[in-house]
Amino acid sequence: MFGIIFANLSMGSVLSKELKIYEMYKLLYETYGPQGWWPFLESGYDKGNYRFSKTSDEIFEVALGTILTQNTTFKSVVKSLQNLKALDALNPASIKELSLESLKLAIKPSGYYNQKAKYILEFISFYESLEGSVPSRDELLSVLGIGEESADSILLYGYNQSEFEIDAYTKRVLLELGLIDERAKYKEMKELMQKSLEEFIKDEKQRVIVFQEYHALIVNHSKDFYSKKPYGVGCMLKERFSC
DNA sequence: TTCCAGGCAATAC
DNA sequence: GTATTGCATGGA
Repeated sequence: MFGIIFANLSMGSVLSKELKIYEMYKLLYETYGPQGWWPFLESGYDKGNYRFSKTSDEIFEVALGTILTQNTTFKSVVKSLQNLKALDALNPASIKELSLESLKLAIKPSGYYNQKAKYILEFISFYESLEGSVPSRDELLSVLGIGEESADSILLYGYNQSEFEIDAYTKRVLLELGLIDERAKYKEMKELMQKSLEEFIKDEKQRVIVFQEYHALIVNHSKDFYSKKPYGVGCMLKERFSC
């Protein structure tokens, strides 16, 4: 059985797109291990130990981190989250009590602090209106500052919904491997990832875990191989699975 | 100095 | 609906 798989791996072009995407995940996971992204600060997230019940504040932290992370390095986001934690303001009510200037100062390391402060306050208002219920994707998208990727990030990591998150790195990888063309939109890439993984992973919870890890693994891998042009130089995925 | 980072909204065709 | 631009700090 392994022999067959390895024989196929050495000939990326004979694998279906769907199988490639599944095999890519396995290789990334074997290489880098579990990433365990969220929640980050609170409750000391235990990598590889998946909890499907998050507290309201943990879900909020995911959303907060998601907004802060937009077009910024995660390292900068950690600083901002730590600043907020030092103000004891990692929850909606406490953030609302901060002055606007204090909020901006706390999140300044993450950049775009004027916009993001506004986005955070908009999200808090929305989040409180939910009263604990799970928002739909469209409801999330209606919030200022929440686009497609952020909506999926909040649903996937905050609410453990099976929504795959696509980011700029994912597109670069898929493009470099010939799995999509340049014009591919978010929806098309998302469906490709989801449908491919649905073929091989039938268990819903397992799939959520894989979606969470897969996106994180792509980001982790891409920091090394898809940040500077030309993209994909030395990328093991490209070597094994490229068309 | 220049380039890039775990995007998004507003605006212009 | 597609393309362009502003948003901003911090690190390589």
